[in-house]
Amino acid sequence: MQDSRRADAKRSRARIVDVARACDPAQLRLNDVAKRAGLGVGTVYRHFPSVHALVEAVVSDDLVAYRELARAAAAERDPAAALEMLVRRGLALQLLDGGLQAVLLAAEDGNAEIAALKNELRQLTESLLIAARDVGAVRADLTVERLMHLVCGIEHAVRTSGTDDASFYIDTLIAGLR
Amino acid sequence: MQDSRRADAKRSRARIVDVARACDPAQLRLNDVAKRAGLGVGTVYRHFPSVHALVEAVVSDDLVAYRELARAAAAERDPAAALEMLVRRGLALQLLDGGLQAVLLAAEDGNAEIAALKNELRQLTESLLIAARDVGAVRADLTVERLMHLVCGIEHAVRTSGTDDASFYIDTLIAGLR
Amino acid sequence: MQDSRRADAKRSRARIVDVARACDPAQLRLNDVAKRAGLGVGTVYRHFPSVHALVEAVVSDDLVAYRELARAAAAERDPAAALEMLVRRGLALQLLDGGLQAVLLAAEDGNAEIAALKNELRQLTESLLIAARDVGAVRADLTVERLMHLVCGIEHAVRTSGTDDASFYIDTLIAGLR
Amino acid sequence: MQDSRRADAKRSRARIVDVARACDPAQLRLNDVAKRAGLGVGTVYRHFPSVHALVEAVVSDDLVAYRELARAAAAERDPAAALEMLVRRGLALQLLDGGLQAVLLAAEDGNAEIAALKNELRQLTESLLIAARDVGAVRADLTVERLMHLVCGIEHAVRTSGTDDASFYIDTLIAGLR
DNA sequence: CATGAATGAGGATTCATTCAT
DNA sequence: GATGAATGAATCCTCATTCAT
Repeated sequence: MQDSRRADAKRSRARIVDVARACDPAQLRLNDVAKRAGLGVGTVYRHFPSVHALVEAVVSDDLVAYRELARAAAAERDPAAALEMLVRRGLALQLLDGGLQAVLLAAEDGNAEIAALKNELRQLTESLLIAARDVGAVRADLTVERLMHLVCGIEHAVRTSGTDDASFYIDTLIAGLR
Repeated sequence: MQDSRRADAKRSRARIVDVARACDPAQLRLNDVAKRAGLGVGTVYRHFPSVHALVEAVVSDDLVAYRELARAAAAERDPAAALEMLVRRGLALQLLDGGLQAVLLAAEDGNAEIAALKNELRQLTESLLIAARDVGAVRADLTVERLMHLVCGIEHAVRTSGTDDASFYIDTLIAGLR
Repeated sequence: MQDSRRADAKRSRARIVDVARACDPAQLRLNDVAKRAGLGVGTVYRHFPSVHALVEAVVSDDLVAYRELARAAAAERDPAAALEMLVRRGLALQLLDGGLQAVLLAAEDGNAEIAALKNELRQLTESLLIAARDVGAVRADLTVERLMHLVCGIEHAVRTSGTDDASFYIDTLIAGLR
Repeated sequence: MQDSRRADAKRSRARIVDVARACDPAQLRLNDVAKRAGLGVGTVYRHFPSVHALVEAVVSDDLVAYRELARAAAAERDPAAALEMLVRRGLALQLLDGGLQAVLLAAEDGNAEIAALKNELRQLTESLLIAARDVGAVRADLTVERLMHLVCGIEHAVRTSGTDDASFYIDTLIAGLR
């Protein structure tokens, strides 16, 4: 009984997230999402009390992918190469998913899973970073936070450039990190 | 008569720009500016048909300063050092004036003077860039546009970092350019 | 089976009332009560079809106490003193229980027990009032309804005063009744 | 030029206030008022930033009348009779104008004229009260604030009684004040 | 040129109530 | 009986823009 209800709710939730994923995360309107999803506003608010909560949900899968990236990087032998790989692929991910940056930069997370993902991502990156630093592959004053902001800054550069120049910007970033 | 009219208009314009400069450029409300300036909304609209036009006016002085920076750099002997100087000081300027980035990145300019300033800035930077490239001081694939977007990206990094870390980010950028 | 169902229902009901008692009766939200009680909204609606019905339940105990007060007063020798006592303690009760006034003033009652309580309270007070009037202790034009509205009015005065002045207002009322 | 504009605005303002006056002050909706007045919501918000501001405007004339009442009372010879007159007529005014109580009880006033009116009313009443107290016509512990809350309480009694019993309640109040 | 009143779409949010399971 | 997801009308409020004077 509850199950079918729950199933319905799950479907609604999924529908909302799907609709939201198709929108520009920078201008998500919960009312708009509701209309497009063919649902009542209240339903959307029940599932996601704020725009940020919805963005977190939209971004969730890609954040998992990000974490997987970090795990894979952590398993590599060469920390320098691994870190570079993580930065390159992570940035590529952020470019594909326009909502990631907002979630990554958010000081507070609405969802515990998101918080956990961000935390693990941070931890893994930090370990990698320290290892790379110890090998002298990377600037001594580079921290995880700084790296994150740099990646977001480069994402911003690529986006505002409008061109397909991503690799140039990434290369420049990688070069700057050493 | 006309003179007094013109004088009035000039004073209004100046007042509007002054008030707007004191606001966060990201959330300029023409209505709000009008109220704070003690003027009618219509007056503001007459002088500045859009928010962007007002931002251009607000930013104008700093854009001149930017151009002066570029001129000074162009007069230097060592193109590599001059370019670095331009990037460092330019970025510092952008950090001080939150409206500059929007004007620099705008595809179209409302005001001809702004367009001219941007153009001269671009030309000067390009010459410098070519010279630096010829000396091998800078990546061969670096273009003025790319440089501009990189600087804006780093500005974004500094702003989102919230900290007073500007020099770290700038150093990283400079390092990446080579 | 039925017994356990009934027991469950009873427990739910009690839980709802307990939660509601802890809320400001002026802004009871059935949804909110349900959430705080850890129950479904439907369950709350089953037990209490309207906010007023819930307020009646919340207030029920204090209405019994009110009736006890009236019974005790009716048992007194001196009708004048008894009436004063009833008014004083009744008002004190109303000040403690912010939901009482709405129930007392309601033209229609959702619950039969509430109706019975209100009726008995009214009867007892009326007898007392007539006795006090016969003794000349009270204005000749004072009726039970008028007395009730006066007490509610004084409650309103105390509440809006914000201060701890209750006794002043009650004294003034008592004085006015003679 | 401005004058006709101003005249229009004045007419709009008057229209809004007129419409609002015809509504139950307890449930004024600015949107609703706008619709009924045939005006845009923004226009209403321009004139009255909040419901309370609108209520103040609606009530304004009657607050002036209240002040006149107080002035007239202050000019009387017999302070006791004058105070009684003020209470009786003031209460009658409050019963006619359902918005007065909210304005009288408001801790803060949006409009300076309203504040001035309330202040003068308070001062005049206080002088009268002191004089009446000196003559022994009134309880020694009666203050202006207490009197105001009492009058509002009695207004509440009359309103909830639903009947045309006003004079009974007022008489009771007057009696209680001595 | 200046004015500022008016507009009204747009967006956020809440909550009483229903109903399928 | 219990559940809680869904609904959507209702409310609040903002702001870019127009236009008559």
